[in-house]
Amino acid sequence: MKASSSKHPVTLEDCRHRILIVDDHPIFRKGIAMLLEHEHDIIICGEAETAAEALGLVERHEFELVIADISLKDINGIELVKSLKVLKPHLPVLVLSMHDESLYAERALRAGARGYLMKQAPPDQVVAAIRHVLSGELYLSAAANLLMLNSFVTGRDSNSKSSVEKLSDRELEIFELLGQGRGTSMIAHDLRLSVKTVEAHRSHIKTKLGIHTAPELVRAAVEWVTRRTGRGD
Amino acid sequence: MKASSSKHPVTLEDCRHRILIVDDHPIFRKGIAMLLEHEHDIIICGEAETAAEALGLVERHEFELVIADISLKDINGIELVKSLKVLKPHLPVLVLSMHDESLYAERALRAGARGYLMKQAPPDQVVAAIRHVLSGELYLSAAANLLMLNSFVTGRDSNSKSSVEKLSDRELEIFELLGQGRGTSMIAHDLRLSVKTVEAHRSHIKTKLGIHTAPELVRAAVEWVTRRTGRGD
DNA sequence: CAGATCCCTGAGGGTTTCCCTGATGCCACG
DNA sequence: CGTGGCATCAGGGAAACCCTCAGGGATCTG
Repeated sequence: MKASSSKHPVTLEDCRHRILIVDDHPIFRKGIAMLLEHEHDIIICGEAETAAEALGLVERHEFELVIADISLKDINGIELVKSLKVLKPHLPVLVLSMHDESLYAERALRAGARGYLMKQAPPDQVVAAIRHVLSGELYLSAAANLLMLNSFVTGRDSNSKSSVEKLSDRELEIFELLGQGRGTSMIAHDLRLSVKTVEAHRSHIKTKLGIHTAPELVRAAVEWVTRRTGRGD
Repeated sequence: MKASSSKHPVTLEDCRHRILIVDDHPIFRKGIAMLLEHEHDIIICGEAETAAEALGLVERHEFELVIADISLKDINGIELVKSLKVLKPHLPVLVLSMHDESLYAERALRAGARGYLMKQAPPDQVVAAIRHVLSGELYLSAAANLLMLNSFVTGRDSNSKSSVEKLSDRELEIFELLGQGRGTSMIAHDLRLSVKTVEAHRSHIKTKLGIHTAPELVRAAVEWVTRRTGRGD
């Protein structure tokens, strides 16, 4: 719970767009700050490392935009977007993720985000995205745009790409935790769910992925996670 | 020391520590830059998105420190460290990764890095790490330090990750099957053993590997198997 | 608008696995 | 001959697994 301060002057905020950054990497938050240093009509007046922290800040202060990462410590960034939508339906959220667009862009928008951008994006694109979202527009990177169009053309969201994409948000979240070696009761505790619910999700995941046994499920999850975060070993 | 005849446009570099940043996230590079903005004896005079780019820059210019990420587009950051060691054996490298220390810290140091730090680390720790490495010292985060000590204490020369080698033949056999997603009863059937025996072996494996839960065991097994079969490291 | 479908959340209850505590031979080492 | 690691199992209580079912909510569809 860090205060909404830093070295930023918080006095003249009336005329500036107030932004909250949610990311568990301090250096990355610094990067965003530097990016917006010379945008004098924009001010970063809040930083949060976890979703819980972010929700607390949003409750107590007024922001015009939230920039959120997908990978947070406590809960999934997608879930954070949903929670924010409940708390402040009109507060726009720009999702910045280091992951590929293909998996999370659509989920983020469905959850209520107003934009999706990869962290690999060049700085001017990031600024552009922020301005777009601030002005009420939607922002998607070129790649994400293409994907959206594709899923419009081909049919509904039922694109059968890697079959992991058939998982619902909740299922994917649990799948990731499984891949990190978390047990059922651990996951239930993390997500504040009943063990029974987690079991049900596991069962659904197995069905969707065509897996028949528990160890196979864990194996699939571990391999998926290491492949996604790996990118090298 | 090579000849200092580089025709660099920067004028005041003689008295400052010249740093090269290698990371495929522009915003993250900005973050580092902002972090060092007020460290007047340090100057960032190079940025690279890929390992190839970084090697090119190192060949053409003189740096006193390279800050490198693990996850790059073209090759692994560890490989970059090795290549840098060949090119400039005395150029220190600080590895900054978003991954847990346990996975890469040891590999990074083995490859010749002079420090390892997670991106989650607070800014002052990052600055401290940079200064340590610049002054010729090694820098490890507390967690990484602990891991190193552990691997010194437990296994002498062989790395602690290969404490898999402490497993007996039978245990290793079962460990491999676990890594293929086989369940306890399946393994018992495969090996024509009692389920109880397999359970005993599992228990012993957990003890030897310092693992406390069943899902963690499966995860370790899966990762070990995929690493063995994936590429011979 | 009514129905269908999916998602999220859980309960009930039977089966399996997990995990700890032994216990039995076997074999090697000092 | 004792000690200790290895491989093989049993018992039993706790936990996880797995299937079925079900209500409430959101979304799509005719």
